[in-house]
Amino acid sequence: MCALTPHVTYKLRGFGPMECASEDWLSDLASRNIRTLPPRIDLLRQGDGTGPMHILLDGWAIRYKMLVDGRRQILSILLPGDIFDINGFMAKSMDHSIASLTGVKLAVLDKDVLATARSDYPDVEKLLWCDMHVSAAIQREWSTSLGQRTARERMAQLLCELYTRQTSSHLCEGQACAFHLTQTELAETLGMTPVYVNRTLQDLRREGLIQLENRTLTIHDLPSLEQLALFDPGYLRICESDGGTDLNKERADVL
Amino acid sequence: MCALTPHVTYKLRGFGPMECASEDWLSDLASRNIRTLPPRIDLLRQGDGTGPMHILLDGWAIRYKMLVDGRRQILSILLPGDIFDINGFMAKSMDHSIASLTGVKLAVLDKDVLATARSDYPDVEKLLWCDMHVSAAIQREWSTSLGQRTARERMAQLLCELYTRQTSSHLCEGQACAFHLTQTELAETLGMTPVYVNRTLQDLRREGLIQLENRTLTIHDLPSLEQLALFDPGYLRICESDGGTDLNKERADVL
DNA sequence: CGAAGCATTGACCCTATTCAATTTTGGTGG
DNA sequence: CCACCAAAATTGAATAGGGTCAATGCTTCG
Repeated sequence: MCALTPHVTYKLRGFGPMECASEDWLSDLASRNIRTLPPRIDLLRQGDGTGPMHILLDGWAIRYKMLVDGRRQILSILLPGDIFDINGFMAKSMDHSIASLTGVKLAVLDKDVLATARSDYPDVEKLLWCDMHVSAAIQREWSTSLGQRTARERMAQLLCELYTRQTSSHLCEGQACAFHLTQTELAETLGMTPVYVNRTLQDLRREGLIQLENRTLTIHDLPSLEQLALFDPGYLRICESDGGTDLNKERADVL
Repeated sequence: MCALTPHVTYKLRGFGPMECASEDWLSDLASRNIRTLPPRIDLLRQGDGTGPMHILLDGWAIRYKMLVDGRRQILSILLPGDIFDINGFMAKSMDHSIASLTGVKLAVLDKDVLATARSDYPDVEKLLWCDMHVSAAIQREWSTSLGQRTARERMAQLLCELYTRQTSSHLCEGQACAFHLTQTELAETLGMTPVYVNRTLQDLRREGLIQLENRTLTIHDLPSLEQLALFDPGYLRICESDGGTDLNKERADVL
């Protein structure tokens, strides 16, 4: 019945209105096949065939990819309410893996959810699309981070993003939110070494910007952190009515 | 009528069979609104509202994102046959820009192509999905590159990818293919400085692996280059019958 | 033919890595 | 409840990969 926890609903509603009937339908679907899994195991694996759509109801997970020599890049952080593998079955195999960080509660949905949503619950179809677009935008922002930002900036950007995303899902309490990455995992996310992650975090702490302990992140000075990160939350909002920042020069007005 | 150039068709067919009727339909649609545009202008801009679907019929383009202070990251290289903004109108605004590198020929398609394809030309719908999945996989591979590979490895990986993608579309002649990025653009793609791009390229040339001049890339020793790049082309083939490399340890067999 | 953009080179420097050791934390069993 | 162990965090010192700055040569194209 009530498979969708409140923050999952908050997250989805962030993309637009959802009818009660739609929410009930989705909630019912999600409740039919729920998996509870322990921390730090692979949920889906690089090379496997693709599968159904998943909703992460509770806990944190990651998407990652490994090079043949064992180096690992974390590609996304999946938070409660995040959806993955929408329409994944259209591909034949996974190019990456998904793993739990904490214990997780996972709804495994039928592969025809999208088709049913399309015909019967258009508001749900739209929410699924939005989630997919935002995920892609986050991926692009991370690429930009890895390519252009310094280590300090990347760290600040990631903290801003995770805080902002959790705020949108009503997962924060004041300036504090959960934070379930170890320093080694932070390193694999930010393309740096664990040692340097440690030093960077200490700098940010020493400067009074953040606190990070007991799997809790507290942001003491969000404006300064955002400025340091060159953080423009526009990419998290491309599916809301208002867009990002405009920073352009010339234009093909032909189009 | 024959708006789809042969290599565009080759590329799409790479994802699976396409009926003649479907190809005719798509070709006809594409021919209705074709834009020919000069090199190095923005086609779509960060902050703009979203628009219709596009097929790049001819020429090279890039997807890029800028930080507020002007640093630029190139996120994708769009080659002839590449499709972008499938379903883009579901989002409200662009978080990135698209620009031409060479002169380009661009088909601008109606936003309901996907819907029509779904009902009348399912094989086309599948091809569109496949293109989207492969684009996402490429994006993930690039993130992995930026985070984990050294400068040399990143360079080698990019060259392997562009050569392989062009080969799939029958755009190569033997060991040679087109290459329309300046060293500065390579730098913006690989997250390094133009100076170091130059030095890295010279190393690869000196070692007899490649040649790069007159907008032409020649790969003299593909196996060595692939090995240096840790290149596993699986991510380009997730929509074909055969998957990537398996490199796993333990598994949540619960699922 | 001139100018602007692109490629190339050298010298110096700094950000982030490497390696290695130590401390702290968290979880487990006795 | 404490002892123990493994994983995570922290610290220091040395170093390398890649960045910065600045100058020069080479193309391309109007």
